[in-house]
Amino acid sequence: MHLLLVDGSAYIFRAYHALPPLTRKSDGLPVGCVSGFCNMLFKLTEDLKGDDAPTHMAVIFDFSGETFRNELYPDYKAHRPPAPEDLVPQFPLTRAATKAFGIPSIELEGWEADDIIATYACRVARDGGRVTIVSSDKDLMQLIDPEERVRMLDTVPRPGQPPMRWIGLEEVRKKFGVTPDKVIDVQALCGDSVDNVPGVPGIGVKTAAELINTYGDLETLLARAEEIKQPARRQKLIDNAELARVSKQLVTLNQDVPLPLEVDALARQPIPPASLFPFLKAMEFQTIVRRLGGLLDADPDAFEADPAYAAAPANAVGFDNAARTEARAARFEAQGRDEAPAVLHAASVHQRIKAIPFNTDAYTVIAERADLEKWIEAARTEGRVAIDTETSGLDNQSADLVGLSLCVRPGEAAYLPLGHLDGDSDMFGGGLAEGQMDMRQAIELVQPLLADPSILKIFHNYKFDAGVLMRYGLPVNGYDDALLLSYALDGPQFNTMTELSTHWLEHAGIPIKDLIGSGRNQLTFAQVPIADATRYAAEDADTTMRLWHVLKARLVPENAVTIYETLERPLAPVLARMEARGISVDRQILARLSGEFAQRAAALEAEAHELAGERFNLGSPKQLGEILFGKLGFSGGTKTKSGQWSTGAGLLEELAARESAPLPKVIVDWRGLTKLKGTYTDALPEYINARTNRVHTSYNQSSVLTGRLSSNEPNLQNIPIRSEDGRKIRSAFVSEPGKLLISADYSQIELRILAHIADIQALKDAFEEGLDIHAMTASEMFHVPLEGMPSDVRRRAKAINFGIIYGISAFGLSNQLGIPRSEAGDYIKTYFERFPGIRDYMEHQKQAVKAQGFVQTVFGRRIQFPNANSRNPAERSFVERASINAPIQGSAADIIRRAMIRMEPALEQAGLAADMLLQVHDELIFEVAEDAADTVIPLIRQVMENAADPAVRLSVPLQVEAHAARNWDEAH
DNA sequence: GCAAGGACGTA
DNA sequence: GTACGTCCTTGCA
Repeated sequence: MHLLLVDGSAYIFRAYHALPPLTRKSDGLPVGCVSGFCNMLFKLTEDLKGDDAPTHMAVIFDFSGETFRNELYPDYKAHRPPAPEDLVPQFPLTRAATKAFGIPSIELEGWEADDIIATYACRVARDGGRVTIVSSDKDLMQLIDPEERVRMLDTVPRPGQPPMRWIGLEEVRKKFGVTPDKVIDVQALCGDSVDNVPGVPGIGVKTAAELINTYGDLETLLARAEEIKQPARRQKLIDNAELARVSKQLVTLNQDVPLPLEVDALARQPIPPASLFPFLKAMEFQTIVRRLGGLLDADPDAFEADPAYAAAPANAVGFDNAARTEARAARFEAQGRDEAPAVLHAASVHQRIKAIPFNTDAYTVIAERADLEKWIEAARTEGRVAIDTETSGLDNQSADLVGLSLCVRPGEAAYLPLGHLDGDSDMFGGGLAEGQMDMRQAIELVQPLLADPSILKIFHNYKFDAGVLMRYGLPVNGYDDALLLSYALDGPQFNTMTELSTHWLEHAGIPIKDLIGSGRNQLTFAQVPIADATRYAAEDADTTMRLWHVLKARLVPENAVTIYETLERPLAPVLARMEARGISVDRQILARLSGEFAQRAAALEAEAHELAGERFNLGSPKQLGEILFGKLGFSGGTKTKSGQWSTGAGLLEELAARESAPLPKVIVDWRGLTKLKGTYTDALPEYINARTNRVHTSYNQSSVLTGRLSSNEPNLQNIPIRSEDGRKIRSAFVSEPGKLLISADYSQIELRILAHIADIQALKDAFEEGLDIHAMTASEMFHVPLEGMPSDVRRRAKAINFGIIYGISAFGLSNQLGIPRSEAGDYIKTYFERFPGIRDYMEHQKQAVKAQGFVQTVFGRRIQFPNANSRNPAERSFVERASINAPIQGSAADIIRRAMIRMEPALEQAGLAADMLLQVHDELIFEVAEDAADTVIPLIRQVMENAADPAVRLSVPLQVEAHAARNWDEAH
């Protein structure tokens, strides 16, 4: 008998560091170790031939949790950092791989893999068999026997070394300086810092080996310790005899573990293709599939990927991700399967975290250097820390840092106050409150922690905190963002910490209003007493940490890894930098325009009062409706759902044309001017930052259903362009002297994406040939030649094209074109006859959203519609239209995100300098040195036009228009 | 002081 | 017909 025992857990850990990281192509699931593990298993079967071929085989894993050694010595393995995040999901997958190879996978609660291995090895050797242990763990070396019936084999590949290495008597002697039977005595003396086995302080391997070789074994040595000549060494041994004895117990492997499977049950089986290939295919290990296909003389093509492990099925069933998680977990449990470990893991993490009570009294204040050092050390030990910054305001480009809270484990959090003011502070400005560290000293201490990419910093809205920290000389490397995790998983349905905490932790948290009040007499956080601030701030860090646990665990089972890791997380620092740069706005231009608009609006207002025969508030739709449809008696008015007269611009335009009355047009013009004045020319200068003299918008990365960004305070994504007055406002956005603005925008990106997704050959050809797409549509629909096409025909086709993207309805199209509903219906019918593929696409999305509650972008972003099956027909129709639009708008949003993420590295690699300042959905604005514009533009275009590659090969070309000028209007 | 509704700026 | 954010008025607390 020859038994081959693979130390599975040790292999995974060593392979993690030795092998390059590898992820599953379609969803980014980390699988490097799984791949290495499969390679190792199949190489063993190949390489161990003839005399070395095993007759029996098993893979042994550690059972997570405590063992008898922790009772013996509570600190055993206490310094082990948690497994890296991308390793965790691979644990269950290696067990599954073992089973797929038809090999018994063994683990046992309360026992380490080493003990199980020792027990099997001991039994087989006792009965005269041979044992090969696949491991290089020094703790197993004690099992090697003088006749080498028990040997070890190291298989973790290392560069420049043979792929396999036998470990026998000679290797043990090199490592420990003794024979295998004395290894535990040596280890008892020298200890092991990795496993936290104490040993005798001050005695290393060399000394230990020397002592054991002199005295024979540990007990003899301890008994005769008095004889040792060196006084220091003698005293250490006498003082630490007990510690040495405990250490020996810790390192001694138990050879009497209750084995779950008898040795006979480990007899080798042929590799079963029916379990192996579905697993390998689900992992997307093409190379291994090919090689094993040849080796096993089986046809891999005959097997499908195992759905239990496969990446995001495009049409999985469920109405929201959380419900889907639970449903899947329940289904697997009911079937008695353990094949969905990641799902079960997520559910159990949620339960575990939710069960930890909140205790705001347990939070501590960091008032001194030593306290802060202690917390930083804890963060380093833990490998991660949740951080929340407290500031004097909500604008992270101007607010002051007031404090930092840290959480290293759920429930364990502290607050570092830095800028709190004392109680007497008034407008003359008192001093800093007592009991706070010096800001500069604190920053110096925290800086290495934040900059160290190996310590994970967890934020809730990284972009806000990183923006503040950056201004204090604290760059952040290595971060996660609970808010973005939530967005990648659930879209914008939870968008504040309170919402997330209430939903996932069933805990609302302290409302900020309780501390600073609201309205006129609102305080800043700097005025909050430190004790109150501690409860609030530390709770936020604690909540962030808890949410991170819950949400991060869902990423793999809910197939959101790729969206989070390739689109959300990398974009956040890009946006942070764009926000920090801001854009220059010309105050004078805006001031001049404000004056001009005010005059013209006043004139229109006077005219309106004249025409109405009375003074009224033109800004009040209510008063206006009563004048138009009451006093003046215009007909054709419609009511809004609250019973008021509708006075929208479309309706007023129509009224002006039909009644040839001047008032409605005056109102429309007045509204246009006051809108421009109020929202732009008056408001924008207020946003110019005193420190930078520029306007800094704030992008919301997690608020839009389709994956777009939104912009606020101020919104720089709705700067006017359509009217002449509007463009004057746009021209106030300028470059610095000596620089230029570049505007680069995708041409017709949504129609191109529609052509790709719906696979419409005629549209694809038109884009390929660079035709005018609206004219082409008109020509196809109305049989009008392209040459000399009337502009009105093209306008109608354009409206239809846009209508298609928005989920067309006859009602909407008739409104847009001002034609009867029936005529609009005919247009749509004609369109579908000409492009039946579009109708198929629309039907498919409608069916998909009803069946599964979401639709997807081409990159796999899911857009949820919880009320897709509403009883309300209007609501249902709305969801249908939105589900048609969402994959188109969302795919375009994903593409420009990819372009933004790649832009800065691409510029740097090309040795070009250009600052990306703004994003407006299909447009990027840069600021560049005047003489660099011509060289930068081609690179910008190249990055944008290829942004979908290689994840998605679009079947239509993307086209980007880019221009440089001194202001935004001329650059566009 | 705050929320809802209406209107309108953008893609 | 899709997706947003902001300003203003109105009505209620």
